[in-house]
Formats: sequence, structure tokens, C-alpha cells
Amino acid sequence: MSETTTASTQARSGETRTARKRRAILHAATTLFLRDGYQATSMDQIAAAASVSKQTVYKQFADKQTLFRDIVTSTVAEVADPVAQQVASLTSSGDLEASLRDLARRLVAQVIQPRVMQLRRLVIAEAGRFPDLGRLFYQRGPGRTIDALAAAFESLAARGALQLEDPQLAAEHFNWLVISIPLNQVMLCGDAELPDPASLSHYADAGARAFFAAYRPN
Amino acid sequence: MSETTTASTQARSGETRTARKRRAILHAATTLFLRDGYQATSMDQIAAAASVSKQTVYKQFADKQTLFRDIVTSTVAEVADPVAQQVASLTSSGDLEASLRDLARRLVAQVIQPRVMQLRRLVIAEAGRFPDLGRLFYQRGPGRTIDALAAAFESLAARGALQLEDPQLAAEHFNWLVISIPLNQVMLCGDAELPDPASLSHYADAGARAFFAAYRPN
Amino acid sequence: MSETTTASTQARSGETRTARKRRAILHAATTLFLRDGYQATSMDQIAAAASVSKQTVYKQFADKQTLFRDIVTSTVAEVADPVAQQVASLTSSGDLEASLRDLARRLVAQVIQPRVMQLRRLVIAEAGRFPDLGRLFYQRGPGRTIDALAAAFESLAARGALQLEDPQLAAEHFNWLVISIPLNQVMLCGDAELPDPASLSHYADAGARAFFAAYRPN
Amino acid sequence: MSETTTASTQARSGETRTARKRRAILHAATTLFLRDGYQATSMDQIAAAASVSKQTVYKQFADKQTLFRDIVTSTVAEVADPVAQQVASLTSSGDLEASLRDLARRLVAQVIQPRVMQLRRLVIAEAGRFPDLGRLFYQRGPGRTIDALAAAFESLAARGALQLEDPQLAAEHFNWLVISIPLNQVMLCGDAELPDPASLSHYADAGARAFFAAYRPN
DNA sequence: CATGAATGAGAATTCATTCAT
DNA sequence: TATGAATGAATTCTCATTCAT
Repeated sequence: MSETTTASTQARSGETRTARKRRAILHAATTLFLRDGYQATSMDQIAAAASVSKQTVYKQFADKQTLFRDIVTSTVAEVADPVAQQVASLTSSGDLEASLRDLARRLVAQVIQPRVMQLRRLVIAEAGRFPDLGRLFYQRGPGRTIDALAAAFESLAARGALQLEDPQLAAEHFNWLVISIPLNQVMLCGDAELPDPASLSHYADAGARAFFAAYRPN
Repeated sequence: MSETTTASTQARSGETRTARKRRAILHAATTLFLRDGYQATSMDQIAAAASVSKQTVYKQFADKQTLFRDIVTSTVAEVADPVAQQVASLTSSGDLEASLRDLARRLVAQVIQPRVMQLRRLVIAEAGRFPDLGRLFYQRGPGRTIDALAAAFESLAARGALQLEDPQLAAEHFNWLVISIPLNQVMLCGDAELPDPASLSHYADAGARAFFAAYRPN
Repeated sequence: MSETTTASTQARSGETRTARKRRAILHAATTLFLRDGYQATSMDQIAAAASVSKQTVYKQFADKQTLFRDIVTSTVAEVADPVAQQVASLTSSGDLEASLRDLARRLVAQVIQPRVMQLRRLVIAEAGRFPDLGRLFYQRGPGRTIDALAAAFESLAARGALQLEDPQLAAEHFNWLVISIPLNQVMLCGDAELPDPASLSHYADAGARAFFAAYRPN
Repeated sequence: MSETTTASTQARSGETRTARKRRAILHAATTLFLRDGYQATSMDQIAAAASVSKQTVYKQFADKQTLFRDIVTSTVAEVADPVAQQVASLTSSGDLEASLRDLARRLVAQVIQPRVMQLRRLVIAEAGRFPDLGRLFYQRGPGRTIDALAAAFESLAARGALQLEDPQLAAEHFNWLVISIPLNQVMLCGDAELPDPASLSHYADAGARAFFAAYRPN
């Protein structure tokens, strides 16, 4: 007799009312935190945006910090760099430089997403108060990408497709060479400064080309 | 009535009492803003830390935002990359790669300074509420460095010491190749993660080397 | 629908589910009220501690005050001084002073019980808001003991075993002489100050002895 | 040019406005805490009763606990048993029993004061949350009286005016014999039950008499 | 001018109590 | 009947800003 219809917040069948409310809270809080930051977002706003009473929020999340942690953690997981898997497809067969350019484009596209950008800003802004969240973001984001790149580069080097001594270092170089330009621009100058897709591709290509020029065999 | 001057408000030598207080306020506010951020710093704290009444603060600065702008602006100026000038010393004479390494080390040392780091974090955190400050930081910081580098690289390329098409792009590559690794680590993982000087030099050297490998003639 | 009864709410043997829940609520609330006081105990806590929904609590007890009254009343009854009955065993035969000492020890042991102590504190703390409960505690606790003592003392005096004019007054003297020292210590200094059993016996003996010295014949 | 007239809260000459406000806060808070207890008194009420803004309260007292501690501490000092000094006047010359009765009356009068009574209730009610305050009250109140009595009794015993082994114990006995009856009555049954002055004197006399009967020489 | 007080609001969190399911 | 959500207010404490002295 419960949990049917009347649906307001994209009711999913099989979801208890409580779970639905919880999701609404998470949704609202995520939006607000990402947009306005931790301190500028109030629990009142969150409750209102979720169309839920403040009590319900506090029933589900012990306090603001807990809610924040939950949100950042799950958002990190959500936007966790799926590029890592595509790195594996880097093979020595074919045109490696072209493959690197392709990978670079994906990487830039991934990192430049508004969600990811906002999350990065949020995490940097609160690094003082939530140091663990910054580390988490780093490990699941850039860290993971770099690790995957390092593994791929090592195997490419073993096959003579790249020439390098320290795969981890090369991976770092690739990563930042490719994403730093737009990343820092948007980071500091705001989303208004978001470069157009063409520029993004250009940055990606140029980064990949520079990397390959530095690390190609001979 | 003190200040032992000719009854005018403008003391001949030294500073007016007013000016001294203003400086005290700026000093205190800078410390607090950099350490705790904009929102977590209260006007009460600032007044207390400056040993000044709140009214005095409001006499000198219309409101909190104005004070914040003033502080960020002047701190940006204060830490504005002095590396730019040293870039000019890059000549084709002698070992260019060694010169690049040297420059890279200075660049890293500059960027990794706590003051600069805190300012960057602050500016990123408030990018939403003070978009102009982010832009300012970018232009006076990385922007200026990159412009100087671009000019230097162009002249080096003209003399055949480097091979490149787009000096601006090469400058960006050099800059981020050199500073991105420690920058992002500290940015996200907190000052606790600050790499030791040896690592910093290592990152600088490796960045410079990679850059030169990518952009050397032939 | 469980309870395996004749579909009525009144189970034949044992307890109704309702009754069991009621007992659980009373148990939980008693513990919490005694430990934390009236104001510091929330209905939420009570419901949680009783593993019952808040609604169930409100079904059984109109409101917090009612629940509190019920609890204090029943706890008073529960710990109601069983010493009173033992007072009757005071006879003129044998060593009266020894009997008084024995009675004194029982009295101290009774009063110093954590449950009784907490209840006394609770009742004193809320004397302003629930004046009747304080009176109730007094009558069923010290009052009853004193009345019993008065009766016993009167009969002892009639038989010449004690010398006194006002039995009620003598009873009060005995009671407080015996329990006041540890009572006030613990009351004001907290349960941490609880004297060891040896001290308690000592206080009891000394009180009884002083009483007998004051009220013995001739 | 400041601090003259306009006086609202019994302005004392030579008192700064701040000090006057501070006193108003202490006065209001004392009244409310004593009447309603710690938890039932809100900072809003206090500010309102003191005709002062909440900010002013928080400027003077870090938080509610601090204010509470200050108030209890100073109230304890204020009502600190001045009987102690009068105890010294107990001499062996003259009618000792009469002197004891006189002292007893003063003791009862002291203890039964509404202020003292309320303070005792308050301290007992909050013994769990502020254990130090209970101890403080005990030491400065009953403790001090008892110590003074013990000293006096010891000297009286040395001169043969009393017969006792343990002066401290005798002092406790005197103290509680004299004050326990009205103390516990009022404590538990509320100020409504306050015995009339005649009864109080009667209790005092009876207590003193019983004490002397128990501890008189021979 | 500069100090302390005031303002007026808003933050996080909790509570007793009552609907709706 | 019993559960979770809602209500609506209260609590402690803080803030940016402005008077009054």
C-alpha cells in the first residue's frame, strides 16, 4: 500500500520513500555545494531545495560535515576518471603519436567537465578543513590516471615504442602537459573562460605532440 | 594629537597614525584571509588581530568585500612572479638546457612558496564570488611568466637554439611541465604533502629536460 | 497480529505486546531520566532506547510530563524505603544501642543506593516544575522512615528504653544523624565521592551512637 | 563626558558603562538561573532581562557555561557561610548549651535563606554536568562551617566543656542535626513548605540540645 | 576619531508533538 | 497499530554592519 505513485522526485519503482528522500537531499546538496561551496550553503537551503524538512536531512546525515563528506566522496566516485581504462588501449601497433593525441583529447574532455571542475574547486577551497577529501580526489582523479599512464608507458618503453627512464614521471608529464593549460585557465578565470572545443582539441594535440617529441625513441 | 607633527594629518617623515593602522589592518587581514579563507574570517577577528576597533576597519575599507579585494590585489602584486625578469637572462650562449634547468628551479621555488600557494587556493575558492580576482591572479602570475617565456623562446628560436612554431604554446608547456607536479600535489593534498627541496629540484630538472628534449633543434 | 491470542488485545497468559512495549518504554525512560535528568532526555532518545517508535510512546503516555510523572512515581514506589518495616524489630530487649547501629547501617545502605541517590537528585532538580513529585518522594522516603522510627521510639520510650519527649523529633534526629554525612557528600560532590563501605558503616555507627547518647534514659 | 547619569541600572559613580552592563547581565542571569535552572534559562531571556543585546552578553562571557560558572562561583562566595566566624565565639565560659542553641539558630537562618536554598538546588541539579561546582559549594558552604565547628569543638573538648573523640565527626553531627530537618523539607517539598520562624528556632534548639546531650562531659 | 553596544539576521542543531502511510 | 516525515519553534552562537558616546 505504500511506495506507489504520487511520485514527485523521479520515483524509482522499488525504492522506499525514505530512500527517495535521501536521494533528493543528496541531489540538492550536491548541486548547492558544487555551486556555492561548503560554507555558503546552508542546511536550510538544502532542505528547501530537496523539498524536505530539516529534520529529515538531519535524520539521514548526522551533520553538515557528514553530508558534505558523503557528497564529495560519492561525486568523486561518480566522476572518477574513466580515462584510466582507455589508457590500456595504448598499443605499440599503429601510429602511437596519433593514439596519444586521441587519448589526450579524451583526457581533456574528461577533466574540463563542469562537474569535475566544480568538484576540484570545492575540494581545493576546503582542503584546509577537509584535508582527506583533497587527497581522495587526487588519488581517484589525477592519481589514478597517472598510474594507468605509467603502466602503459612502461610497457611501451619495454617494446621500444617510447624511450624513458621513469614511467611515473613520464606519466605525470603527459598528464599535465595535456590538461594544464585549459585546467588552470578555467580554474582561475572562472567557467566563463571555458575554451571552445576546438581550442581544447588543439591543446590536447599540442600536449601529446610535445610529449611524444620528448619521449620518442632515438 | 600625538604623532608630533605640525598639527596636520600628513606627517612629514614616517607615517600618519591612520596610515599605520591601515597597514596593521591589511597585515592582519592578509594573514587571516590567507590562512582561513574569506568566509571563515570575521571582521571581529581582523580588528582584534590588528589591535584596532572595528569602526576603524570600516573607516578604512567600505566593507568586507572591499577589504578582501584590496588584500588580494596587493598580495598578488607582492608575490607577482619575479621570475619573469630572470627569464630574460636566457641566452643561446652556453648550455641552454642547463639554463632552462636553472630557470625551472627558480620557477618551482617561486610557485611553491606558502604565500603563493595560499593565495592561489584563496583565489580559487572565491572564484565564484570574485571572478575578477582569479583573472587578476592569473594575469599577474602564470600569465606574466608565460608571456616572458614566450618572448624568450621566440628569440631563442630565431637564433636556432630552440625549434618551435608557437612560442606562447611552448611557454605554457615549459611552465606547467615544470610546476604542475608539486603544484597539484600540494594544492589538493594540503601543505602537509609539501615535497622536500630535493624532490622539488628533481621535478624542476625533469621538467626542463623533457621540455628541451621536445623543443631542441633537429 | 502476533501474540497468538484470541484476537483480542488482552492476552490471557503473559503480557500483551502493548504491555511489553509499555514496560520497555518505562524501563528506557527511567534509565535516561535518572541518568541525564528531565530536560536533557529527549523523547527521541527514549523511543530509540526502548526500540519503539515515537508514536508508540505518545500512544502510551500523553506527553513527556506524564511519562516523567509516571516514572518518578513508580520509581519512588520501587525504592520506597523498605527499612520502615525493619524498624518494628526494634525492641527493648537486648542491646538497644547495637540494634540502633544495625538499623542505622541498613538505613545508610538504603539511602546511598545509586538508584535512590539519582532519584533524589532528579526530584530536587525538578522541584520547581514538579512540586508534587518532591513531596511524594519525601513522604514515601524519609517521611515514612521517620514515621516508623517515631512509632518505634515512642514505644521504646514508653518502656523506658529511651528518654524523649517528642518521638517525631527524635526520629528526625536519628534519621539525619545517620545518613546526612554521606548523603550530602555524594549529593553535592557527585557519585565520584561515594564513600567506601567501611566509611559508610562508620558513619552509621557514629550516628547511632550519638543518637543513643543523646536519648538514652537517665 | 561619558558615564554620567542617564542611569538606568542603579548606576554607580565611577563605574564604566561596560562594567554596569556586565553587572546587569550577572544580576539578570543569577535571578533566572536560580529560579529556573541552567537548562531552562536561555541566553535570550538573560539578555532581555538585562536589557542588553545578546552580543553584549557573549562579549562578556564566552558562552553559557562560562556565564553559569561565573554566577555560581560568585553566588557561592556571596552566600558563603558567615556563620564560620561566629563559631569562634563559642567559649567554655557561660552556658555552653545556650551558646550552642544560639549558634544553631544562626546556622538554620543562614541555610534556609531562599538564595542559599536555590543555589543548593541548582548545584545539585547540575552536579552531573558541572561536578566542580558542587564540590565548590560543599567546600565553601557546609565544609567551611563544619571545619570551623570542628576547631571550636576540639578546643572546647580540650577545656573539658565537651566530651568527644573525633571533632570533625562531632562537627558534622552538630551541623546536620541542626539544619537537616528544615533543609530536607524545603529541598524536596519546595519553598512553599518553608517552615515559619518559630518552627525553625524550634528545630535549631532541639538540634543543639540533642547534640549537647550526646557530647556533654560525663 | 575610536570604543563598546546594538541591531537584526542567519547559522547549525535539537525538541516535543502530530500527520500520513 | 506503528513507522518515518513533517512541523514549527527554540537554542546556542556568530556575523556584518551601524549607532552613540
